[in-house]
Amino acid sequence: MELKLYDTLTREKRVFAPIDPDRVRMYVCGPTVYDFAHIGNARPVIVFDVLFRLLRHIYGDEHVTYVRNITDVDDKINARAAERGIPIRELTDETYKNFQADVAALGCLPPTVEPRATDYVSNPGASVDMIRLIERLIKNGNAYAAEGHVLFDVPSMPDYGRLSKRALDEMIAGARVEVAPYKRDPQDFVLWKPSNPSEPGWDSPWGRGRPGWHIECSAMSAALLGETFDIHGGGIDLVFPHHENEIAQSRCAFHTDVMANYWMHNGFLQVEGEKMSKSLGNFVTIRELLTGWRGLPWSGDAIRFAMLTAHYAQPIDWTDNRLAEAGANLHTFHLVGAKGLGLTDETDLSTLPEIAHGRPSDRLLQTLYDDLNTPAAIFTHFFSLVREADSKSGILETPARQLLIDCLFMGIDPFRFYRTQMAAFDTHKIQMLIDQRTAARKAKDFQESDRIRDELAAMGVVLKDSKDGTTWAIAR
RNA sequence: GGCCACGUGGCGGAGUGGUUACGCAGAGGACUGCAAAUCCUUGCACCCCGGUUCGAUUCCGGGCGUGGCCUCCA
Repeated sequence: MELKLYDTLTREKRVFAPIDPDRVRMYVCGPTVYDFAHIGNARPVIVFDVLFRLLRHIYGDEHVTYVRNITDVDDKINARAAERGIPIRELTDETYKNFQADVAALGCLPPTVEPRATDYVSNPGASVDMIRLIERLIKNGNAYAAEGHVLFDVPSMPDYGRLSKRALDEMIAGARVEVAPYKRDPQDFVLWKPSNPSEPGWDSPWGRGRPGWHIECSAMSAALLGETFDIHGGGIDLVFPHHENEIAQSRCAFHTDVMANYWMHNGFLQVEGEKMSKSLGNFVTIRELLTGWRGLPWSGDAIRFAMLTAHYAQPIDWTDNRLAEAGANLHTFHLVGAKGLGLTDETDLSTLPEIAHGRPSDRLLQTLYDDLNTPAAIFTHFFSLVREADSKSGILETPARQLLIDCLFMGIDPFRFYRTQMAAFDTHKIQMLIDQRTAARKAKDFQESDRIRDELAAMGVVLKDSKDGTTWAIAR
């Protein structure tokens, strides 16, 4: 079995081979920390977490370095801090902490390193920082200083545009690039720009200023992973200009042929068929989903499950229906696991080593090795285990155990789903109502028993009557 | 206009050169006081036109359609 990944640069699915077989290096563009992360931000975090887990399985936990940066210098941040009347650092610290808590709830492992951009503007302890990188680019003839700015000289790089397959002249035709008087060429982009006294700034050879929008990733990836590394990931919207410019900066600074060997991009997310935007009122944050969305808090496992039912490179339409289906399916998986292994509903799977550290099935690995085919893993593989587990004599232990192992391997925990989702329910009150309904039914007061059933339904509870009594479940 | 991706049953979404994935919804039945609950059964598909082939939903070409990017958005 070989891991194959689609590479945006070469437009082909290739067998993955790390440059250094002993150390796999991956860099993924992280959040700009000025507000709660939305569900679109969650996608790359979840997708590359699955890849991180898979790489750790193949190469060993200690042999994979995953860097996800934190952008904590940005004009949006400055504006938001001013708006709220708080120091920039307070805003970025608070937002960063919220982000970490949110993605942890989504079952994402912390990356190996989460560097902050402000720590790498000037960093004598690192092999390279932004200011030194810009100096190299000027020295190499790929950048020039003008009016307190430093700009990357795009025409100085003959094969600029390979990632997004844009020829230089085509982009000029686009003509929507900002035309500043200090630019030699309209498509030159900013590496450094001056700051006024109210803006954050660092001393540099070009005066007090702050870095441009792309240089941080070139500096931090080089400092933490090296001049050339294995995988660079992010959202597809970053292909141009962000990643194109990163490539230009890094390759010209270090005189390398490639910046990363595999460029992976997740598709865009829409909400209920429309582009997510604040003006359309369909903006969904991770925090809102976790704390209460349409009257019900959602487990991070359900959100993660829903996200992985689409292939990472495909566009995904984020709908309430998709989330509800994910919840219903996790409910099934929980039931199969609990019955098959004789576990109580509230069992913490992380305390069961044979589950938490069990061997993922070859079928799951084979599916994920094919460019992270998570929808096939869920719809084909997981459900086939559910069917295997379902026998006339009850739920079979072996496939039920494998289902839980394989779910956990993908960072999805049906039991954690059950626990966190169940926390939203007042179980005592529900049981009391069920008892009242049972009594009413015995007394043939069906009007009352139906009223209670409706009341429970309004709470998101469905009843299951059987000869042995009534149980309940989370409504779909 | 340029670049890219994608078009599978009511919806979501895999997969395959010839043998109905799966989930939800729908239909029928069982159970039930009744049920939206539970259980069983079940109907429904591969955008269009060419080509390659014994045979294409699957490969190739063209067309049409949808979406994304080209604006410091993941």
